[in-house]
Amino acid sequence: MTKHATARPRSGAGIDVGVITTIALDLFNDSGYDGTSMEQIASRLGVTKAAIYYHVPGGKEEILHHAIRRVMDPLWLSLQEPPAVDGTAFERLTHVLGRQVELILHGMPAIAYFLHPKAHHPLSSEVRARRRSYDGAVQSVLDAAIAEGAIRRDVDARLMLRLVVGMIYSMNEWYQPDGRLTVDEIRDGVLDLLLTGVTRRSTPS
Amino acid sequence: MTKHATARPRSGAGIDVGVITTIALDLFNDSGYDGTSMEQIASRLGVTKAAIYYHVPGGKEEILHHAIRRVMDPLWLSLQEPPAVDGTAFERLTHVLGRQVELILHGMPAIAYFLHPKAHHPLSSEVRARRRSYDGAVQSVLDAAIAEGAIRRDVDARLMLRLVVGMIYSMNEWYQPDGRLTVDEIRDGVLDLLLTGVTRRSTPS
DNA sequence: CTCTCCTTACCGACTGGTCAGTAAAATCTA
DNA sequence: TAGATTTTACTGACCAGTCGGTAAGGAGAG
Repeated sequence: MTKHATARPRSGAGIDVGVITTIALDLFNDSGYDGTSMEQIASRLGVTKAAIYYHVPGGKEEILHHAIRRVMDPLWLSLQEPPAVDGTAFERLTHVLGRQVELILHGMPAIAYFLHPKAHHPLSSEVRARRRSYDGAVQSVLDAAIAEGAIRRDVDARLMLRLVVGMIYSMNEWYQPDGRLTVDEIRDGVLDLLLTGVTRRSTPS
Repeated sequence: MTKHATARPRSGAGIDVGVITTIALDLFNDSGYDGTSMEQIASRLGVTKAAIYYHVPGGKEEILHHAIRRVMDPLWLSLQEPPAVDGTAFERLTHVLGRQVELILHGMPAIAYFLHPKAHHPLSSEVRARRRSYDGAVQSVLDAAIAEGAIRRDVDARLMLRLVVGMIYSMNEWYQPDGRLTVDEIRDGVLDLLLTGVTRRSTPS
């Protein structure tokens, strides 16, 4: 009567790996990978821990693998969108950074955990590698924008990139979907701040 | 001769709580609070796990408490330094942010872990409370600088603060003391970038 | 009868923490 | 100064609890 007498009826369906990934991602984001137990994931799915191993033989690490792909792939795809490959380097840069803000804000609440390059969980090398090559792509756009003359030369380019993406990723620490500001407002504010700084422009509008 | 055959000689000595804190801070920063075991801490100290409980009866949580104080106190103290209370709001702001950069860079490699407001370890409410009031103090300086006319009004002040401190805190993810750039260079770069943005100034030098 | 999908029941490893016991140093005593 | 006693600082064994993971078997569908 308790709903899990012995086995489950229902037809061919079964637990979808995508659903497992979604739930795991949510829990990872709240409590971290190590802080999330397979039992918690199973509990949210409404099944027993062992049932997960039927669909995900690789266990927790395989779930992490799925979660990483889920999180990182859209970031990669954003690099191939037309505005990310056409136009001036400056235009491409603003597009890529803007998409980065959007992707982090809505859509996936779980980016933060994986992008923290410290900590040595399993697969962390994969995460690091993926992020490194993504950051490398963004760096080359930034470099092009500097060569183009749109971006200042007097601050180290690598430092600049790290600070810029650091600011963007840090939004994960406070953003809540039901907050005061909309995603668009935040994105515009971030880009504006990054481009022109916090000081009041000497030329009045 | 291994120095810890059975018991330790010399009185007064013993394991210093400060040393325990330093080691724990380092491990916490690498693997997180939950990811660090008492045995790891003990191992680095060259003693048994139980020995730690002699000096720190409160166990792991008490060590965390010490670590939090170690990390947060200098940040607090920086708010009381003369340049943080005298001068224009803009000057105070740049001083406070510059000190923040310095404190995060050299001195303590372990700030990052505690400043991540997610995750629910014990004492996390204390961490959050401390950070909230520190951030609140910085926010009021920023607000004053806006009222003063030195900082732009067209970007939400709370968003601005979060982005600014987010950028600064994010340095923990990549900074290494033996890197290419010196602390001073980084601090100047960060402040410059925050104040005037990444775009090239229209007025050439 | 078989195949899919799940549950029950369990294992070994590891966690934070406790406890009795002990060598050496400090202090007290004569 | 020599001996007795107490304190300091620690060890090794151990506990209850939790973890990821596995083996075996049962219920329902075709």
